[in-house]
Amino acid sequence: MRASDISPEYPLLGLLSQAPSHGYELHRRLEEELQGIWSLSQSQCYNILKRLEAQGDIRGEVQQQKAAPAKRLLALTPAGRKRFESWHYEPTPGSVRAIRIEFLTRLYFARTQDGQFAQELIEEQKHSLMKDVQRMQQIYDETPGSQLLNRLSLQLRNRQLQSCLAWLEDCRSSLE
Amino acid sequence: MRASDISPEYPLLGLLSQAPSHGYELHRRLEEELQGIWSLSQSQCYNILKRLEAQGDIRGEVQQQKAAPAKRLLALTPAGRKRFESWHYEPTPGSVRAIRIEFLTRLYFARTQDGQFAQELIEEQKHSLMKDVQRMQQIYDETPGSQLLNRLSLQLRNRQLQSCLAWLEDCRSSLE
DNA sequence: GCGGTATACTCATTGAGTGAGTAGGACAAA
DNA sequence: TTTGTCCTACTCACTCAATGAGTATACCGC
Repeated sequence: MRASDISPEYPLLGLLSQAPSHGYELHRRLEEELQGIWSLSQSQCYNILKRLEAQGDIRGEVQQQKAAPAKRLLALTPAGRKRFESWHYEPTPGSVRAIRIEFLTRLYFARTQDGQFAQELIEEQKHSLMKDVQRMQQIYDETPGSQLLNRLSLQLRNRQLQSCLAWLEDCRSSLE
Repeated sequence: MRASDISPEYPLLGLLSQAPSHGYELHRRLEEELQGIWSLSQSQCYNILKRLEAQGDIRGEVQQQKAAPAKRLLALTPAGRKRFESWHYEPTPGSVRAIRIEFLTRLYFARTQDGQFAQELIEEQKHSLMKDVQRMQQIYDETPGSQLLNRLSLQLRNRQLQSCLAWLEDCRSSLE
C-alpha cells in the first residue's frame, strides 16, 4: 500500500492520535473540523474503521453501557501511530488535488501540535513540489510539438503546479 | 444524468460521430489519439459501450465474417448524436480536473471539424470560467476568517481557476 | 506446422461507496 | 401519558465502476 493514495484512513488515524474515540464521534469531528477537505458518509466512515482494525492500525474495545447499545472505544495501536506519523512527515506528491486534500490535512494536525512544525511542513512541501515542477518541465520538453493536445495538457499541469507553489507562500504567511 | 460528470461515454460517442466502428478499434483510437487525456482498459471500454447501447445512444449490428469471430459494428443512434452534440457545445463547469479532461476532449473533436469552432469553444469556456471565479470569490468573502483551513482551501481553488484562465489563452494562441 | 502477434470480445470478481434500517434514550409538546 | 422527533451508535444489503484473466480466430514468417 502506497502512502501516496489519497485515503480517508489518515485523517481518522490522526484524530485517534489525539485521543481514543468511537465511530460516531470520529465521523462528527471529520465533518466539523475538516469540513471542506474531507466528506464521508457515516457508513463509509465505519467501513474504513473496520478496515483499519483488520489491518491492525486501531483496536476497539466494547464498552457496556447500562442499557444503551454498546459502543466501541477505538484506540491507535503502536503500528497505527507509526503509520500516521510517517504519513504526516511525508510531502504529498505533485497532484494539485492530492495537495489540497492531503497537505491541508497534514497541516491541520501539525497545527494541533505546534506552529513551528506547521512551518516546516510547508517548507518541505515546497521543496518537493519544486522537484515535481522540474520533472514536469522535462517531460514537456521531451514531448514532440506535433502532439498538440498532449502539450497543452502538460502546460496546464505546469501552470497548476506553479500556482500551487505560490499558494504555499499564502499558507506560510497565513500561519505566521 | 448530469452532463457535467466526467465520463468516458463522451469521447466514445465522439469517435462514433465521425464514423461507425467497433469496440476494439474504438479502444485503440482512444488510447492513441487521446493519449494523456483518457486512459481506459479494454474491458472497461466494452462495459461503457454496453451501457451506451442499453441507453439507446448507440446500436450494434453483428457482422458475420467467413470464419472469424463475429464483430459488432457500432453506430450512433439519432439520440446518441444529439447527446454528444449538446455535450460538445456545453462549457465544462469549473473544476480544473474536469476542464483538463472534458474541455481538451471537446477541443479535440472541434478541431476535427473546423478551426473556427475550436476558437469559439475556447471563448465560451473562458466566459464560463470567469463566472466560476466570481462565484468562488463570493464564497471566499463569505467564509469567516476563523475557518483558516477552509479559507486556504478556497484560496488554492481560486489560484487554480485563475491559472486555468491564463492557460485558455495559451490554447487560443497555440491553435491559431 | 509452429510460435508469435493482431483482432475482437467475455466474464468473474473486487472494492469503494450508498442508503436505508435498527435500536435505545432524552426531551418537549399535546 | 403518549406521541413525536431528535441524538447517539452502528449494521447490512446492494450497486456500479473497474480490473485481470480468459477465449477464440486469423495471419505471417520461419
